[in-house]
Amino acid sequence: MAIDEVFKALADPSRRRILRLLSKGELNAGQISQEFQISGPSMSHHFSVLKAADLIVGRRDGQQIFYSLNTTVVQDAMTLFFDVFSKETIEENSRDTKD
Amino acid sequence: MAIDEVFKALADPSRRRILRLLSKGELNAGQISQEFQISGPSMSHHFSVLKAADLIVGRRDGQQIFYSLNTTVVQDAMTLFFDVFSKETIEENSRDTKD
DNA sequence: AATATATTTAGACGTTTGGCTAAATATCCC
DNA sequence: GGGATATTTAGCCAAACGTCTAAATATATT
Repeated sequence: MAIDEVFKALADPSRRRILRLLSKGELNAGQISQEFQISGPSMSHHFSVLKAADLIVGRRDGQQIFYSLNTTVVQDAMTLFFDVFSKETIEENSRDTKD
Repeated sequence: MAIDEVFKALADPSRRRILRLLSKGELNAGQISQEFQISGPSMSHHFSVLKAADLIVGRRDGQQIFYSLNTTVVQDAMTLFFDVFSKETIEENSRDTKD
């Protein structure tokens, strides 16, 4: 999993809201977009960022694409989050962010 | 606490590494900077972003400024993080990210 | 096959970000 | 006070970001 992409995905408030919406159950792109005053293409971009971070998955059903939380990765994301503040040296993390 | 600033602060890998360093105990600006191949002024900028998010606090001791984790806010940050994926509607969050 | 609907891709544009150097500020020590 | 050290502030620049519109793609309907 790409640490960096997870945190970047979470940096945008719209994307966090998308995640909260999806936490209640799967929704298609149009249903999600309705909740925002943002153009379809821009929403699509947000979906792709969340997909790149592996936080959501999409499945096509006819004309629509239904998105849902990738729950296993959400678990991992929480671990990552804790690691940011953890006293132990986490090799995986240290390596990723080494200069 | 400014939700948005916390997540933006965490979006940068160097800043996450600063937090991990500080999780082991307080350090002054110079000690932290030594760990990075980034100029002093750029490091100072990172400190100010972390301070703005209230994730760290600085105290002056002579010529040096010692930074440490703002542990209470770190707790809050974890809550925020969980809320991103929570099924319940969190009013505080929803308001912040409303379009 | 033609049309309508849902979504993504491509490309442009203004803003924000993270880096730099140079200069300013604060403290210490002689 | 004057010089050295630690850190921040100011201003610049290139790259990344979030948004948009227009065009492309995929599926459904007639």
